Amino acid sequence: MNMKKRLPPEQLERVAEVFSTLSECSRLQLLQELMQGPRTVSELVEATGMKQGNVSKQLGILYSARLVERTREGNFIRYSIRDELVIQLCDAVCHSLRRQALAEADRFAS
Amino acid sequence: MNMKKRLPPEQLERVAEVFSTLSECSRLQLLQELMQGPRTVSELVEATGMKQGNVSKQLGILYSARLVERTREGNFIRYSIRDELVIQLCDAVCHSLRRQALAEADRFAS
DNA sequence: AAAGAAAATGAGTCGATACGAATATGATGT
DNA sequence: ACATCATATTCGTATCGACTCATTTTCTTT
Repeated sequence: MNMKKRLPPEQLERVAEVFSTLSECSRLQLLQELMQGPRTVSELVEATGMKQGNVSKQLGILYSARLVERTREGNFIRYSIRDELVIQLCDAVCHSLRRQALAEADRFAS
Repeated sequence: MNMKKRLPPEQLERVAEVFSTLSECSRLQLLQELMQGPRTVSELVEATGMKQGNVSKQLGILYSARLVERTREGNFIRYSIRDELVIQLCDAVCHSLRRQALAEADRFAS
């Protein structure tokens, strides 16, 4: 966000959309699987326990957001992480949550 | 997210909540203002054009998410960025969007 | 061409939430 | 105590999106 300058509304909207895409557990779960390596839809259905229709739909959303890419392999479609951004963002959030938890723990120390 | 290991559902939920907090233009707008420095609610109302009630509400959400902090100053309440995470995340997204835009531009080059 | 497998799409339901308007809370000064 | 200003909260409405189920599309194989 450049931090020093304010973004025009249109760009702000784009930023919000990225965060929105990552704001759902089901999609984060899918991304987590994809971080292990490329996966077909069936594999993701199997791994997450989500319904096929829902998996397809959420993958579609991740795809529209350009966070994942897909290639057809015969009857299957294999999805994979497209943008490193996903990993950076999730890492940053995890670090922050960890920091907070540690800080909280410190309150109990002498 | 550690990238190598899958998070348990509860932690995934926490991560999703952080992203969810950042998924609204109004809140990003407020954060942008706060990146310039601490601001009172009135100043934020003035700067963003949002209604006072809404500003308070969205600030409350940012506060609950521990992304901002607040201190009373007489009749006013001054908000400020609490977690560097906000800046890191927004920066990362902006860089990614910029990269994408540049890549798009390249398609028109010879 | 037909059958079957994999993935995508559409309709419908339901819960979540953003926003505005009005009201409540809380601090300050007289 | 009262009036006033800054902030928070409540309520109602409208919108959005996740999910399920059913159906359709797309590709492969025979």
